[in-house]
Amino acid sequence: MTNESPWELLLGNAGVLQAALTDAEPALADAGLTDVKAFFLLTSVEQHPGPADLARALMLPRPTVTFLVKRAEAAGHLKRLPVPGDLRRFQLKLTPRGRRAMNAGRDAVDQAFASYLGRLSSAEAATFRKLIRKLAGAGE
Amino acid sequence: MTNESPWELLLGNAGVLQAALTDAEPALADAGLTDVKAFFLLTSVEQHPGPADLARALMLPRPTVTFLVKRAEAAGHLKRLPVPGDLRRFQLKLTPRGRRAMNAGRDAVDQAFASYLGRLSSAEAATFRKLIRKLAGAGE
DNA sequence: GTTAAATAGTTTAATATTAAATAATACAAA
DNA sequence: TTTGTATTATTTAATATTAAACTATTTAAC
Repeated sequence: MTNESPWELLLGNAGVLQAALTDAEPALADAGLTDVKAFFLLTSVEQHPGPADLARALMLPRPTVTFLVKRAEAAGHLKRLPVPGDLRRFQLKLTPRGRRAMNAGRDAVDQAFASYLGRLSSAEAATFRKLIRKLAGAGE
Repeated sequence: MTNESPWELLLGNAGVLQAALTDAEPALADAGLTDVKAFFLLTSVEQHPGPADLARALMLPRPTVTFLVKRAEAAGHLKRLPVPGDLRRFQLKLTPRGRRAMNAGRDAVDQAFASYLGRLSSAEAATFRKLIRKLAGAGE
């Protein structure tokens, strides 16, 4: 019974995610997404319109989000709308093209990660889901 | 029963790891480690001496490893030794100072991640360990 | 042995990321 | 009001990352 310490567990877990995302990258490129970050940006825009929101949700510095948003806008994936009551802010909205890219990206990441999840029985996979939800919850 | 798709699961999982590593960062800095990557570099050196090895193990491009190794060397955490049979390669070895930094870093990351793992019962945590091992294994 | 292919590590040049500083607006308190 | 503080988003400048090209050495094929 190998009793891994937390840092080893973390490293192993990060490795799996990294591997899956690396596998997904070609298909993401085909979908017109430069990057995994570009994909996650699109998936988060509806729940978190506005760069500051996004920065918090994705745990990225705000200037990085400015940069990513600019690129997504240039790619025609997002457009900026003014926010009525507040001149500082604006609201990001997926374009139809952006939505298509997001859907294709979703398929790419789903497929890549599913191939790792496939190493688990479906009961184990359900347990994994539950545990991740528990780990992620409560903190927020 | 929320049936999360793989990409959502992946995003949630990545969020937990990211949050833990962010929490660990101040203590890593106190340990003289600039970075999480600097820490993982040290932890991997014994199993994977040599930049090319490390690059594969850590899933990083080789030039990035060159950069990280240079910095670790400048910090006095590593030294380079020649490899007898092969003039192209060299072997990286932890200095005593590097080992101390690694140990302190281990404590930092262990403590940070343990605080998230603490949201699970000890039976659940054991299951999580098992599942990660299964996800990470077989691929290599 | 000589040539071709593979591997290790680095350098260079381009790109991405981020800390720090800035500008503009909102909000709260006196 | 006006003063101070907080928030949003950006710019700038510094740093980190990486793809592409390169050098040196080893290994395999012939």
